[in-house]
Amino acid sequence: MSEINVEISNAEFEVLNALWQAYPASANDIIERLNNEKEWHEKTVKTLLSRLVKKQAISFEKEQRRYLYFPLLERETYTQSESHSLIERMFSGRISPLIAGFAKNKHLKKDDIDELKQIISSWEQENKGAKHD
Amino acid sequence: MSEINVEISNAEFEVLNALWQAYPASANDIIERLNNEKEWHEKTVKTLLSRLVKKQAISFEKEQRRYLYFPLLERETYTQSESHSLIERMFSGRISPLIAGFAKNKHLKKDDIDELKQIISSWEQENKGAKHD
DNA sequence: CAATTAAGATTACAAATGTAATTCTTGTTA
DNA sequence: TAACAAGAATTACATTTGTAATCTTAATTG
Repeated sequence: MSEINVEISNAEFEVLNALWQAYPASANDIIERLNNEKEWHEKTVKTLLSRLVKKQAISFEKEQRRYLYFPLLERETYTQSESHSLIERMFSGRISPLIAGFAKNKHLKKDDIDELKQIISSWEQENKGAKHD
Repeated sequence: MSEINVEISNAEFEVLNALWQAYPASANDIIERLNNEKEWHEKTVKTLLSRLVKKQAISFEKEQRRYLYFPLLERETYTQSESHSLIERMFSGRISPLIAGFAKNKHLKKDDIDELKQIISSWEQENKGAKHD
């Protein structure tokens, strides 16, 4: 639905990520969640929330004096779009070079391999006998 | 060797990417390569080259009046680092959600699947009998 | 040799970003 | 009710980024 055109900056992403954890959430909720990771001033977080609202990545509804924020941009939509674009730019759209790099750098663990196998199985199920694409 | 600390911006990356295609290369070489893709003014490209030099992502040696640029930052080093960091941020370090997203969005083709299988085989060869990590 | 080019160096300038501080408002408390 | 406190809104300000234009210098040409 809501096609996000604008860029989400790194700092904004951290805030959005904290909101995705659970929402609706007040500014203070977000600030608390981020305090475990970052050392951001509360004013900073509020600025970032405002910018995310302006970019239409999130919205809010008033609950008394405070706002309860919620994402307009879904996490999966965003992460898929970002990873697709990175793979396009870095690897001309192929995923295997990325995975191969992970393998080479020892970032692939047994669990990852198992999950990959699972994905492959599912893909083969859905594409059984098809020779398209 | 050369640990790159600074961020490479999007526009800078395009230039670096063009340089990776073949180097050493003069500013004009890069400008020509980019003209097929982007519609950048030559001054813009030169600015980006300068910034990449300042960031120590590339360097050059003089050949008469002109410079011949070459990367200090290797493509693979950079792409692996970028993809690792994206996966860390977006998927808490796991690769399978990324691949699953690709599968769901029909971005996985037969060739990709074959390559993934190949990677898995190699991994299993190298990790035969080992129960570490 | 003087004028013109063509490289790179320096400067420009608005928008985005990181990181807050200050101001405005309104519910709450003495 | 008057002062305060806690949210949000507005303003701030240096740095980075996108996108060039101008300046300087050295090679080339008439």
